[in-house]
Amino acid sequence: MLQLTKRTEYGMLALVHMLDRDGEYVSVREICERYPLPKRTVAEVLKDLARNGVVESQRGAGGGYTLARSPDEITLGHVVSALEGAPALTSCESALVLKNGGCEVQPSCPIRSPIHRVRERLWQMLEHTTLRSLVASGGHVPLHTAAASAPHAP
Amino acid sequence: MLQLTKRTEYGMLALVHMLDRDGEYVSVREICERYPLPKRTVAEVLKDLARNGVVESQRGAGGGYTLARSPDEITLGHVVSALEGAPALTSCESALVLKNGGCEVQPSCPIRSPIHRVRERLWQMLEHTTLRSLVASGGHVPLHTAAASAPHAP
DNA sequence: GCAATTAGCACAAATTAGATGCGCTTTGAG
DNA sequence: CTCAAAGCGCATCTAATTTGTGCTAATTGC
Ligand code: SF4
Ligand code: SF4
Repeated sequence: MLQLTKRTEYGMLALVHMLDRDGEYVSVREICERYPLPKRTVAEVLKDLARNGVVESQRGAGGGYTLARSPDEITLGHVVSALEGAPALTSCESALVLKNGGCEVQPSCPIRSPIHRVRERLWQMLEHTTLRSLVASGGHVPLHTAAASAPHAP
Repeated sequence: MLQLTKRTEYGMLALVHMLDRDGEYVSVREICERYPLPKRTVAEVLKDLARNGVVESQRGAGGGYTLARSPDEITLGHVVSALEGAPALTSCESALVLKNGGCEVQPSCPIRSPIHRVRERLWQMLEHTTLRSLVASGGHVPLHTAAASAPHAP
């Protein structure tokens, strides 16, 4: 299906929150207090992002995750790539099919190369969608502003 | 996942074959003789394409399917839309989630609107990829030429 | 009449994604 | 030094989605 996974969504939300908390380490708990997401799954997602160098982790009390790079350098492409693997529009581009001997049609496939080009462009779109451009273009209200109406403020 | 379904692939292959057989009715059997695809599933796919007006069907002996419109008017977008439903990058755009009460995050979602724009552009890409542009830009060898036992294009 | 071929609907099998269980390691606070 | 907060790793279970079949009916040309 032509749809992002929930994991990717969780990842983006987490990253946005980290951007709000500029530079500080934020815990999974904190993220899930802000957004109603399944804690454990978000934790798995963050781990994957850490493994892929999108975020940095700090263990122990007071630890958590923080952006490993500038919000201008982190792109939707990085997140998708880290959480779903490189996008492969056709089956023959996905590693899964290759293990099963590959596609039977491939030798005479008329759509393969053209669809590769489509994927190429899609990929470029994702790579050009930076984390900053996300928050900049949306109706996003930064944390402290929102927290003004919230009961607790550290 | 950011990937086209096999059904979409089957559909595109079938359409390309129909384009080759310009105007004639081609049966599912014939398509599966040309490409090694699961016959019954391809049949289901073609039925869906017919319901959505992408191809025309003719029942009975000598019947089959043929393009319902010009190859310039049939797009990847049509096929995807007919076989996978309109692409919904985020969960909140998909009808499935709406039935379950929608997304909890939505009221304060910072990524919703920006990602909608990404989907918009993706959708445009698909709509601008016509069937003709597919065969025109690939290394596709039309049917009769290939049947003339030419292992390589000149 | 008969064989070829699509239509319709349901269902089982396979694959993928989502969510948890559980124990271990690290680290700052007290 | 102790302890609670956090992350790490891996296995596993469940739910959702996709893919492939079964079966029967309706058409159509010869
Ligand atoms: S070779 Fe063609 S048919 Fe086979 S997976 Fe690739 S695109 Fe699809
Ligand atoms: S509202 Fe935000 S979090 Fe919820 S589904 Fe839409 S994009 Fe994802």
